[in-house]
Amino acid sequence: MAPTIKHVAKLANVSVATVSRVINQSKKVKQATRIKVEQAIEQLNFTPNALGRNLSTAHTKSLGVVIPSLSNPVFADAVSGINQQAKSRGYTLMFTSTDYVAQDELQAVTSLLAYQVEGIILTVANPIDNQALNLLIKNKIPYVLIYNQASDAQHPVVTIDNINSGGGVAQKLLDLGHIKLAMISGNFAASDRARARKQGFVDTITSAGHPTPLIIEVDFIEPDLDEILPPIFADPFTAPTALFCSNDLLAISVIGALGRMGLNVPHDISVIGFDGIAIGAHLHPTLSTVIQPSHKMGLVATQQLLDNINGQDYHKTVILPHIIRTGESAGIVPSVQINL
Amino acid sequence: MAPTIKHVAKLANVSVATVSRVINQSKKVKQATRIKVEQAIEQLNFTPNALGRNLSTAHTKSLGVVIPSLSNPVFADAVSGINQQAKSRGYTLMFTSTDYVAQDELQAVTSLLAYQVEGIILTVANPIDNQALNLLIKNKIPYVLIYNQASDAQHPVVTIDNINSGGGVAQKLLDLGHIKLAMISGNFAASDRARARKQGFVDTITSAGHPTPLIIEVDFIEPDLDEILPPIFADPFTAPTALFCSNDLLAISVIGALGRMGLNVPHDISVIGFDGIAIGAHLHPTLSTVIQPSHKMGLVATQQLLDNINGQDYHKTVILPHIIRTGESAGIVPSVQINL
DNA sequence: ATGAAAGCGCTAACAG
DNA sequence: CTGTTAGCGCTTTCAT
Repeated sequence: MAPTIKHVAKLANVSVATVSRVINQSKKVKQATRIKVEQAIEQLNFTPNALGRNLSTAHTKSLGVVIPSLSNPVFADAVSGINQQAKSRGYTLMFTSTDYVAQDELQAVTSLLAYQVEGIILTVANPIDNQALNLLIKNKIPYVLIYNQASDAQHPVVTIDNINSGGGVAQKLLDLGHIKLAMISGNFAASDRARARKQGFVDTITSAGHPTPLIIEVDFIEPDLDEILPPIFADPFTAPTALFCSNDLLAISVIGALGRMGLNVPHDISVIGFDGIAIGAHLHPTLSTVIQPSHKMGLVATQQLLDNINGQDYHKTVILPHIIRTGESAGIVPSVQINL
Repeated sequence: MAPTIKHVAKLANVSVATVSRVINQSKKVKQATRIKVEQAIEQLNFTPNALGRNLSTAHTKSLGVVIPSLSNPVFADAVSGINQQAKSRGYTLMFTSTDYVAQDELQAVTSLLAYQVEGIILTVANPIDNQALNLLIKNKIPYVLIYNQASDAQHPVVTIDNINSGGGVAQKLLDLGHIKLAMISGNFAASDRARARKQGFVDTITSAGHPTPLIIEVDFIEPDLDEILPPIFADPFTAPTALFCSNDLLAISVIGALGRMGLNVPHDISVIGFDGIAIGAHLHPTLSTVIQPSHKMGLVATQQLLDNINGQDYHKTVILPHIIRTGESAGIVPSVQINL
């Protein structure tokens, strides 16, 4: 049995209250007794049981994290930022990934609540009328969304402007002379940001008077691109000359699949991704993409959350700036190139 | 104030014991009372407080995870496997990354112990005489190492054979005709597996009668390769023709830096990485590397740990198979190529 | 400065 | 089948 505060008290010949005071650095303990207690603690190799403390104080110094996947560096980087900030403020993290299963969100949050986390940072499939979020609200547990689209300021969120950035991608492609555009995305149902990016992308294109781009929806986990892509490029007259991918991981796979189809990027077709994962800059061709500040997003979200928890001022909505990185994977439209 | 078991009991006109029985699916409750209680629970929107239960049962259903970094997909994948297995067994995860700061290991484990996790999965800088590990042993907390070198079966570990795989890389390079070899690695002090890989690499080379390869140690977080690499290739007579990188992320950066130096991989120099991160297969050139089954490692480690916790049989040491992937980044030695 | 005791939310004998 | 009660380990008044 692990030693408890009682064992320490007995060994040091003091009351448990005094031991508690020593543990909690209370100033109101005589130097002599403090030393006595510290020696007993040392001797018994005593570590305070946080459960007892937490139950007593109703204050766990822990935060929950719920994200769709760790396999995407974008989320891993955010968790890294969360970890850094939480650690520096003395908070512990309880972590779950849902693997893009929306139903798991509720279960994850329920579990986190049972463990009495003081707040939760999450990315959900869809914040609108979301069960997990409703539960959080009902229980008055502070939370902040990351990555999710900022919807009507309904929820505290730290994110980027997905609509605007999707539009930026479209504009960039149009500027390069592309007209036959397409977007390929993970399940829209599993990602409100993908939907927002699509919206910005499509709106910008149609506003410019061009036809609505082709939208291709694929599975988040294992898209079978070798099956999906060829038909799209079967007819050279309708085949898109540029492809916007809803995330970098997908873009990288797409470039690979196009290669297997004999299509060269960017010579035959341009590809732009989204996320700005570090590795994109090392690829060949280097990946054109929208960089979101993932690490910072996690960091800022944690700051906001902790400020909220501690009753300090915080911003309900934080939109971090994104950067469109011009890589080699997006170039001028093939026909124009030929005319040069 | 969140409702407690007492509130539910009062509303349902039963004792707290009965409520507890309902919550815990005990069969010994009459159908009628069960329904009464469930309605009260529903009505009050009651969620059991795990702290109370945990304190009472001395059983938290939670596991700790301590890894060096989430920025490396290798660890993210392992955590993904851990998460999957833990979730399916009803365990919650408490997570910390140390960012390669060895001193943080002890602090992380101490904190996890305070929260009474039932077991811990970790990757440490050096398992030999490791403070965090000693603490775990002293407190009799089950744990299992992942990635770490299996050292004298001192610690339960799920890993690959780093020495053998390092040797495999050397052999492959020798087979390709390379003789002037070098290894570039993150701080050896922060990674026992890097040391093991080096050992296998060096031993195989010297055993084959070749000179000891050049060993270059760089920072794990931000190696300044543009500074470090050029001098090594200044003299074409001593410059290595093949480079073994201790991990894929490093290998990718190295290939980038070599490119900026005007050196082409694999034409001018071969590069082999280590880890087998998914993206390596999509690079150009595709990355030659040693694939470790990261997801599975996390999965198996969690299985082992839970089996241990639940008093079932488990294997103290599990060596998972690795695969050397032949990618385009490693080719035959330049001089040989010229002679063709 | 220190101790006694109540209580945090829940479980687990033990009765009945 | 259900209720009573004694903790689990710790904090926190309230006395002393």
